[in-house]
Amino acid sequence: MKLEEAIKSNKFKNETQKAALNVLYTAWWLKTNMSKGLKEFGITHEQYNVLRILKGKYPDQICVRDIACRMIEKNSNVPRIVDRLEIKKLVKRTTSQLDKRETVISLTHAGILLLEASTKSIDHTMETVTLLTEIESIQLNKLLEKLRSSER
Amino acid sequence: MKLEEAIKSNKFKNETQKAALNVLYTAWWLKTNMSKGLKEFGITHEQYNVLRILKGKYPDQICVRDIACRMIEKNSNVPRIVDRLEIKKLVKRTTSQLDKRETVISLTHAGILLLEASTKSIDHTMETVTLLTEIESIQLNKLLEKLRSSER
DNA sequence: TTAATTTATATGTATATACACCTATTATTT
DNA sequence: AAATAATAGGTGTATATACATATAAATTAA
Repeated sequence: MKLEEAIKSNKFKNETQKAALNVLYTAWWLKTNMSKGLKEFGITHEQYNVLRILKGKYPDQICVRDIACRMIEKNSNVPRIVDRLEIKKLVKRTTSQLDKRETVISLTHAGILLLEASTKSIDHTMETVTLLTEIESIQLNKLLEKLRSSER
Repeated sequence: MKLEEAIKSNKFKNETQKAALNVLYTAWWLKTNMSKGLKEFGITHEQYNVLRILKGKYPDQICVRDIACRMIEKNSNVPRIVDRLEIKKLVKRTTSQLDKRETVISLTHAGILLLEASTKSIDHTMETVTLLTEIESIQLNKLLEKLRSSER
C-alpha cells in the first residue's frame, strides 16, 4: 500500500516531507507486525527489546542505565518495563554490591526460554513481512543515516 | 550517528534486520524532534496530526472515523485526542444531524491560528533536521513502500 | 413493524512514552 | 571530616497506544 492510500492524503509539501511521514508510518506498521507475533508469548514489543538487550550481555549482568542507553526509544521508562518482566519472573533484580545505587538485572531461566522461542517466531515474522533484498537494505540504511545526519 | 552507536550494538542478523531497527529508531528520532518544536505551542505530536487532518478538509466538517483512518498510527484513540483539543478550545464537537451516531469535529478560530503558527515552526524544524535531497527522498519512499509490500 | 445486526463513538484497563521530581548512594570540594 | 554536588534508580502525572467492551443510532432481516 502506498503512503497516499494508507493516510488518505496526497498533499505533501515535497518528497522529503513525504519521506518523513513514510518513515513514521512504516515504523508503526513494523511495530504492529512485531506485536502481533509477540502476543502468544504474553510480552510487548518493548519488553522483548529489554530481554534482547539482556541476552546480548548474558551471562554478564547489566544495570538499568545500560539497558536504557541501548533502547531504540531513548525515553523508555526502563524501571517500569523491568517491573513487568519481574512480575512474569522473566528477569531478576539485584542491588549491585560495587555501587549500591545501581540495580543489576539478569535473565532468569524462564526468561531465556521465552526469549529463544519468541526470537524464533519474531525473526520468521520479520523475514516474511520485510520484503527487501540485502542490497536494498544497505541502500535503505544509508538513506536513513543520511536523513539523521543533522544529529549531534 | 550510525545505528550501531545509537543502540550500542552491531549484532545484526543481516542488513534487512538492521534496516527494520533503523526505521524504528529514525521514527523515534523524528517524533522527538517534532515534539520539541511543538512544545512551545502546548500540543503533542498526535494532537498536531489531528489538527492537520481537520485543516485538510476545512471548512468541511469531518467525523471521528474519518480522522482515525487518516492517522499515521492507526490505533490512535481519536475520541481521547479530541477530548484534549476540545479542552484547549482548539476544536468543537457536534453531533451530526444526518447521522446522530456521528460526532463531527471542526477547527475553532483559535485552532486555525495555532495550527498556522505551529506548522510554520514544524516545517522549519523538519527542513533543518531531515537532510535528504529530493532525489534521495524519492528513493527512500520507494524503498519503504517495497519494504511494506507484503501489506494487504 | 419489530427484532437482530451493524456502525459510530465513547469508555475502561494495561502498558508505554515523556518528563519532572524524590531518595539513596557515591564522588568531589572545602 | 563535613558539606555539596552528581549519579542511579524509582515514582508521580499527563498523554498516548492497544484492545476490549458498552451504548446509542441506523440498517437490515424476519
